[in-house]
Amino acid sequence: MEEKSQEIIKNENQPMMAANSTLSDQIPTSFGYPAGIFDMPCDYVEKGSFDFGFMDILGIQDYYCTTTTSNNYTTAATTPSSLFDLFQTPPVTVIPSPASTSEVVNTPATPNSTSISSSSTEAANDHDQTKATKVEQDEGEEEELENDQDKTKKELLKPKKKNQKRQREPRFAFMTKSEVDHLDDGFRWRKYGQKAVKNSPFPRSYYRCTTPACGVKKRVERSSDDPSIVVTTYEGTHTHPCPVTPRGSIGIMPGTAPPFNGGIGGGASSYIIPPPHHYQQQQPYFHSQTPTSLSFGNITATSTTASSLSFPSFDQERRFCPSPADSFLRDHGLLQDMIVPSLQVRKEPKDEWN
DNA sequence: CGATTTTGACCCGCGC
DNA sequence: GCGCGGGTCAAAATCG
Ligand SMILES: [Zn+2]
Repeated sequence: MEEKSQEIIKNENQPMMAANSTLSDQIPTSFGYPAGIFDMPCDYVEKGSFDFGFMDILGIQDYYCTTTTSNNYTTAATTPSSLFDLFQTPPVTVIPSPASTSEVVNTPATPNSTSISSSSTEAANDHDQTKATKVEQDEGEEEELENDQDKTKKELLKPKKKNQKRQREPRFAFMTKSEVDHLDDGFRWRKYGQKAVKNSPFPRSYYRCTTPACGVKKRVERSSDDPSIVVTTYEGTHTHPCPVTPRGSIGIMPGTAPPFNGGIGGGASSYIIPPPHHYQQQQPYFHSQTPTSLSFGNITATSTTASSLSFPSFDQERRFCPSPADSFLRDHGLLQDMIVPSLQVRKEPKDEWN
């Protein structure tokens, strides 16, 4: 199965290779001109509602990253809008769920704040965000095996002690335009489930990092409106460097993290996930589709936004999160896409949050 | 032969 | 209390 998709991609990719190279060149550029990026979103403020709708659909309320990317923490929430523009997708079609929509719409008023808060919503519930974060990572993975007197099934639930609900980990959503779901980000994932999505003909797949002791989860689904858009939501932070280095390439460089760390690190940026390689296809795609947003297309930064939102509690344990760096260095071609600007942006006032 | 995917069953929180 | 929707597990099937 996988082969098939890949093959297909290859076919299309070949012609676009050239384009790819070009893109790399632009990376630096984007870095220098981050301002241009948020410029766009501003224009589309009105459409903001749509994006939110989208978010809602996805069920992602934490960090939302779109291909567009926004450097400004403030704009983070609004950013998504540009994404739609990029795709030129008729936003109207989106938002199947009315009820949620209304709620979402409200969010715009408090753009980034809200989005961020949402992430902590779970924690907020218990008003224990700090603790929560820590727990999730340590205990999250520890599947327990306490009693075995009853049936196996019962134990699976692992009721845990406390009422922490579960899954308080911040999630990051990435929207990518790609034909394949398997975006390789440098980590090994094992699929553990697949479910049909309500308003979408496409199913949602659940993956988990195969590295022992790493409970990072990831879910992938396509947008119902734009089959070409794949939304990947990452949950948790890797506690290890890239397990495998895609052949060649720079591979893992422990020392590399510093630059990123410093830039993003401020809070929690630990979690930066690189985009998939299969991008090749997307990039070219963008070009043809949205000439205007070209810059964006190249950037495809996706993940960057997440970093800006950085969260406090994260750093505590995740300091050793080379993953971001690794990925960055891993492949010039791909990295370029996401790294880009936001890295340096990060948020400053937000820190007070903590 | 081991790792991974497939897939149906099952669990749980939530709204009615 | 029930049904729905989202998420997870685990046994069987596949892949490499
Ligand atoms: Zn991992």
